[in-house]
Amino acid sequence: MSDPRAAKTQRRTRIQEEKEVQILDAALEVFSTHGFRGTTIDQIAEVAGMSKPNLLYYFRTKEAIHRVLMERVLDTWLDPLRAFDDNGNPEAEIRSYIRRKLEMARDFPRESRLFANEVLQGAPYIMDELTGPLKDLVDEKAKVIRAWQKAGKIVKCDPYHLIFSIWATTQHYADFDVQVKAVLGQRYSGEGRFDDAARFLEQLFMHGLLPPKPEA
Amino acid sequence: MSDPRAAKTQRRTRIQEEKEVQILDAALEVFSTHGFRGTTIDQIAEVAGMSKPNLLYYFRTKEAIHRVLMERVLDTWLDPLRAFDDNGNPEAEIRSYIRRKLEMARDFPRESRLFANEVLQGAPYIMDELTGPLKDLVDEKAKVIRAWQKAGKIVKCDPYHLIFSIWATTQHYADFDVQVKAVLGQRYSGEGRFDDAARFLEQLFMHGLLPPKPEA
DNA sequence: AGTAATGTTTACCAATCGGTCAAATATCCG
DNA sequence: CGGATATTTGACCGATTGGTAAACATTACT
Repeated sequence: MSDPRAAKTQRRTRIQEEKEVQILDAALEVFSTHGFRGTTIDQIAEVAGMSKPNLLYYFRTKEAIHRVLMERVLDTWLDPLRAFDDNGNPEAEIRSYIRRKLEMARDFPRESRLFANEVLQGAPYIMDELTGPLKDLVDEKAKVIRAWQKAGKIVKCDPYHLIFSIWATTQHYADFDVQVKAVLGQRYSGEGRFDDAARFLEQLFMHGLLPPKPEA
Repeated sequence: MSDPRAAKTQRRTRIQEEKEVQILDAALEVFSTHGFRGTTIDQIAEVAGMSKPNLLYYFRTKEAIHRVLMERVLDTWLDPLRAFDDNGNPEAEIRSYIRRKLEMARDFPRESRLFANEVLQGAPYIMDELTGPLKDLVDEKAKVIRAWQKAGKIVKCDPYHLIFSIWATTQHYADFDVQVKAVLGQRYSGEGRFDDAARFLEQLFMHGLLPPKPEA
């Protein structure tokens, strides 16, 4: 049994650990910008700094690499939503959820784009995860939000669209980064824009754009 | 000169009109879900209901089809922003901008996904349009927003991020449609969700989530 | 009708794709 | 060291890719 791909109870070698990390990192880079079908094994191999057959020694197929990446992304991508605490203060919870999602867009833009690519293409590989675990989690959090609304802590509005809008605004900074960069031009300064974005989004979600009425 | 692809001052045939429409429509369908590199000419030809060489009689290369589509998308995609009127009432202008963008997401989801795919992949074909015309237009509208803010019509906030957030929230319903569908499940009823989305977004952008203070 | 231009198809090409294989090489361990 | 195991490579395969050439069919126009 000299094939790591057929590993059963077999122990994994140091080299296996390293190479698999290299491959997955390279694959994340390429998949996230070209999508599954637009990515070639040769591309991944080149970025990973190894030959194609060598890469295929660690992952039998292109699908196998993609599958591992998608599983990891899905697993970690929902962490911020899971951390959404119904015992906390609604305002603080929403603020920190926005901040956490924004941090993920900043720290893991490739993962975000991989996910975006997958969903854009009709989510062929993760549809079950969306209609299953994801939906269940969102349903649960929607109930929390509704409870907050009934208690008058936040205004009444559709909790699902609220969650969508947080996803959309935060992931935008990862998925549409080159557009953000192009439009901001000079203003796109290093990491400062994430603070700007965080400040703006928190204000938007808390108070909206209209100035507070002088009370009628 | 029997080649429509080399047409100079030549008039276009009825058949040319029809076939080009068919091809572009089919190509929009395929490109928008698989991206440029993930799309094959055969796929487009099949959806368009013709043979590959026949398709290539009208468009010399895959790039040529893609180029035409991108030009059209770019041209129409900014219409809502261009319609953003600095003479109008700020609140009404922002409301109708949101509504228009949401209508585009509803009526032209494929165009939205084509654009999203392009930007996700680093905007290789439209970078110049982003740093040029798009940036200029956004700069102009940002000034309008700043003027509104100085006049106290809307609260002070970064106008660029405001525009980004409108783009993100509205296009989300086209680009991430399958996710929206998966999460909403039963609630995803025909076209009604766009009304829900419009209602939510207008409320969010106008007033935010926190209930109005009883005035301190 | 006849003919020139336009449109379509069949057969094909070189390049690239995902993936295999056996031989060569490097590493681990007693 | 030596041998077993793990890793790497080059040469290769059939399928698919984007695109072409030329024969064939159809349309448009006088």
